[in-house]
Amino acid sequence: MNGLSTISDQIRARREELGLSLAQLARRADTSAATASRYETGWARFEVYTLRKLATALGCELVISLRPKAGAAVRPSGSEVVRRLQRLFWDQRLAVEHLEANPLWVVERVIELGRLDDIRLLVRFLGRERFLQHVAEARFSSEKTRAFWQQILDREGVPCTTRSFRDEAASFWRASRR
Amino acid sequence: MNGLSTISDQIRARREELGLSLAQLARRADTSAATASRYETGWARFEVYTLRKLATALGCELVISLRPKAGAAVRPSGSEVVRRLQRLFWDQRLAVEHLEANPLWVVERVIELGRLDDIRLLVRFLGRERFLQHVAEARFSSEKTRAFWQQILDREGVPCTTRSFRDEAASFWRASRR
DNA sequence: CATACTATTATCATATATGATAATAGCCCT
DNA sequence: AGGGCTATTATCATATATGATAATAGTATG
Repeated sequence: MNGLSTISDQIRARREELGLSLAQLARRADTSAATASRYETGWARFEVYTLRKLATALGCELVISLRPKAGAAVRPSGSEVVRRLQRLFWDQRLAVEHLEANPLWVVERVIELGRLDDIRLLVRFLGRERFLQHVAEARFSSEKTRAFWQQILDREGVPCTTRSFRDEAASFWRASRR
Repeated sequence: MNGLSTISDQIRARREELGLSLAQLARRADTSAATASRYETGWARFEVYTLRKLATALGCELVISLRPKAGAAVRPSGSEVVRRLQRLFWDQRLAVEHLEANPLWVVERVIELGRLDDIRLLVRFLGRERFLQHVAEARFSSEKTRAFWQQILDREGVPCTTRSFRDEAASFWRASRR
């Protein structure tokens, strides 16, 4: 959208586009010309509060968002998965090898006993496709959980048993759909 | 992109996605858990400095930009145009009526004597198309300015006489192209 | 040259964020 | 019930941004 790199450059460009002096901008934004100049010359420690006042005075909305870096490792390490899921495997010591050698066993245990963040972790480790594939093969001890996961498989992002869990789970599946 | 509204929500979502506790995030970001919690629960006065540290710790880039609001009046008022261009019309009192009744006269005067920000102002007032149309009809006193504007008309965003002016003018025409 | 803008930067008092710490409360697990 | 996590919030000392003001310098204009 905007070819200008820093927010300082964007503020200056917009101000000049509107033909405002620093003093005029400062008055509109209810701040000082010194501060406005500091924001345009740019250093590191702005306050979002002031930034938003300046943006509003320039007839703009201030957009702040996180953009995941390409190299950012979203997939957790096997050791982290083991450490966090170990408590679900009281009968046996969980090892990293099990994750690759017997993922169905791990998936069954996690969807049976795990919390939502346990499921999230496993999905990130196995990948969405592999996880759902194992869910399709899994055996369930309770009809309730079976029905829930059946719905997930049939049409992703679907209501489930309890309201709070349903909302959170639904948004999670929507978000992970890519 | 991200359906979550506030930056606070985005930070929390990303942190939970990575399976970090507030204390872990704070350590990675070289800040305190109290601050991390404050940023996630959200109030108004964040510092961009801290925000950026948190974003980096979450493997993200912090994006900050101005988005012009739809209703934002970019077109200046006639009175403002008159006030700012009056100095170019020493021989006569410029009035708002002249802008609509005799725009060619105004355009000629401005492209002959005005600075870049004068031209910007007039373009915003008349609109890009009308402005260029009048430029095409305009008479020039110097061959140099005629050649410059001829180039603008032939292929927009083109080099001109001096380097500094050329760069600024070129980027201006590129930006105003819609 | 004089006047009047402009932007930048310095200084200083004040307002506010931050970090350390602790208290509270909730949740999970044994 | 108890231990160990977690997140939130309060408090307080300190670091930093902000606003007011002024000094400096540049530029346009008369």
